[in-house]
Amino acid sequence: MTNNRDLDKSITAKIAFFKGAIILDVEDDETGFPDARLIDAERALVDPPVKPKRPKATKRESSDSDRLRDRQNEFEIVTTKMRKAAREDFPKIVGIKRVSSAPDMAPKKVQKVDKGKQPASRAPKKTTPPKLQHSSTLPTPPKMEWYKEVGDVPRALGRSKIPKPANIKLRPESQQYMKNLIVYFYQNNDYDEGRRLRIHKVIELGGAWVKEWRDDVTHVIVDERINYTELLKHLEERYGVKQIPAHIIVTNWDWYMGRVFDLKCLPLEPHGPLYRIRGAPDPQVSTTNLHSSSPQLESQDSLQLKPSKGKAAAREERSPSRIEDSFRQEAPKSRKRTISPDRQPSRSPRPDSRSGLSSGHKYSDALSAAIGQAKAFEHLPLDFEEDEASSRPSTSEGTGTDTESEEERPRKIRKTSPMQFSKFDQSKFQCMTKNDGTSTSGNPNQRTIEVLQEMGKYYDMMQDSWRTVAYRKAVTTLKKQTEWITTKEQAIRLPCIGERLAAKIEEIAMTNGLRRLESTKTDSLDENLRLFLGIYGVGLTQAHKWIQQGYRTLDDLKEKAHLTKNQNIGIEHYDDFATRISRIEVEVHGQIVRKALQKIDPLFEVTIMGSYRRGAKTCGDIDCVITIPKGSIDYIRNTVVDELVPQLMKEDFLKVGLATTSKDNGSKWHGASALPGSSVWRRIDLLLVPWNEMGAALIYFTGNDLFNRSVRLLASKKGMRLNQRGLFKDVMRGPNRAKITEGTLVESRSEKRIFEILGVPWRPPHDRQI
DNA sequence: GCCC
DNA sequence: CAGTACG
DNA sequence: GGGCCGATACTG
Repeated sequence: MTNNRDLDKSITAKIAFFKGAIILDVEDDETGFPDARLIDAERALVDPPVKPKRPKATKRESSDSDRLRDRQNEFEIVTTKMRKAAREDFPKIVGIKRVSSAPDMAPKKVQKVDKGKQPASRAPKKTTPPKLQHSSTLPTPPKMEWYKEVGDVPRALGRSKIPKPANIKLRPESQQYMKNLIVYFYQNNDYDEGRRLRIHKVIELGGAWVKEWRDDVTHVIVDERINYTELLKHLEERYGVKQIPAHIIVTNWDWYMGRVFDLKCLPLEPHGPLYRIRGAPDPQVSTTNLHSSSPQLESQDSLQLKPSKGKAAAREERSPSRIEDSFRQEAPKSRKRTISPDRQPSRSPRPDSRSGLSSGHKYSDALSAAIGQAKAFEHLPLDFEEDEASSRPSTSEGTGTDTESEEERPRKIRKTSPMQFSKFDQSKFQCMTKNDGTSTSGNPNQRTIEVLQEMGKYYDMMQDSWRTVAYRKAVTTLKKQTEWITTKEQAIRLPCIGERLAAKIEEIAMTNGLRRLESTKTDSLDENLRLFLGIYGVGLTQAHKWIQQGYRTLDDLKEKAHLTKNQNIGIEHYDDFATRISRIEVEVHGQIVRKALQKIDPLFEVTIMGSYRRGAKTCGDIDCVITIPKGSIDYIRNTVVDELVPQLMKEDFLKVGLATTSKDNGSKWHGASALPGSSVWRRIDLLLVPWNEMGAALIYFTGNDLFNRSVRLLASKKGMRLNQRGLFKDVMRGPNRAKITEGTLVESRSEKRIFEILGVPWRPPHDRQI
């Protein structure tokens, strides 16, 4: 790198400068740590960290346990996506949506969510004991059906993606064999269609279904594959129920309900062995008349009393590959757009400035040098691939190629090719336009952007990734506007802004706020989530487990929770890692790595990437790409692992490794570093890159994430694929773009050429902030 | 959330 | 394998 | 209605 020497010379000066306690003009252009607006560079070297504000760990009252549990329900879905919903006193399902799984995969298996311990639920018993409830005393039709009043309303049958709560027509009273029974299923969600049907049946027959355990449950109906032990484990973990009261009938669907339908009444001996689930204790050993059918009972699950009905459900449960749904709260539909000043518009006078677009950005020396380096790769000939790309498709597209015809695969699998460019509008990809992200200050939509960003953060916290992305995209769009967007009609014309966001934008413009956001702010549970999610090595699954177990503070975790090594570090240096890093300090870290590496082999090159390369004024971490001309990846890896890291550890610059590269084919090293004399640990990532993959690596490690995703999606639409190692073409894909063949490498050395081949205009890193 |  | 992390 | 990045890489 050409800038090595320059930086080298200036490093002492910089450290000196550093110690001069400069206050940088920090702008939180990288979302995430809005609090770290001030970075006192000096403390990075000497002082203990100023604690950044972080979500306060609030003590929760027991009265919140219900809400907690509700949240847990909604969050226990197949993927790691979890959502929040609010449940009212009586069930009112506002909206249900299926959460898609990981994009590229076949449907994932249902994952069991470990519920952890939870206090017994105190579901309000708003009903009198069922026996006293005579539905005949409810002659008035407008009165809510009993099952809705007492229990929960399952979603309607059918595969509708936007499910509605069922409105179940009860059987005539004469056929309500399950009248006034309160049934708890296990598994107890209505995502599974087979189970949902059963729930509906129960309700048709006059029963009620409850989603959560209650003391007044009369029946527990268990899936075929579940045994008694599992049921007990579930009840104890989730509700603290250690023992199922004897009066509660625990049974399996097929035999018990089969008998109900047969007898047209409830079985007289509900605890009989016929209905007992696997592993269940005999409640009355002495009195039970064990028919001679016991041998069968041991393997009840192989018996299908009603195979026709049970089939679908059983299949689904055995190979639970489909994705479950989650409840979520929908934004209020009837948004009253009263211009009433429920929020004082005094907050910030509407910015009238039209300036909007940013002025040209000046690069720092390092950055321009890095760009220069990238440009150094760009002089490569542009000849071969272009022609090939345009001529190739005609051969591979028309008639099936050899490989294709040999496959017995359905025709859906096809080789996509650049021929199909016209099938989509490339200009709609966000990577096609400049996004410098700097036009916020003078943007007339400033306030709107702020609010939407907050909402995006909120959804991020809820791990609603798609909605998060949607909000970020919308913000990006707004940032590019020079006009103040005040109406739905205005907003909806913009890309990535649909009806719902348009309505929100209008509301924000009118009221200077958004009620929905306000409501989320008060939810202090979010603060706990945010706190835990801020720990390195903790994601939503773990965070929720902990919250659900009652942990609220980092100290709680330290004392009680089982922590992985990384999580321990993440907690110990929570504040360190949450503090943003000035560009200057980033440079110094990079320079230390560079110097150490070049001491080993002067040909090594270290480039600082990430938000630093995008010109951010502060960075969340330090991203270094390490490469070397004429050096294999093995050489790089061995040098880094065997020499660089030990050396820097010895010097006490590197503090710890968090995710260290695997020996045979690894490429990244994550850890922590601290400047000499500083106690503040910084997250530092080293990416080990073979020389000829630098272009792809540059794109990847420069980001930002949305930019990368946009480019990668575009590549895949063009029959190519892009990852940190290169751009490949002739990728064969199956349904859902699932990759079938690797494809052949098109380009990996030159960042610019990758863009060219994709038809994406090259832009400097600081314009890649989607 | 948006988009096809 | 799921969870987490990286841009 | 189904997709939304990477057959990413590392941990346990």
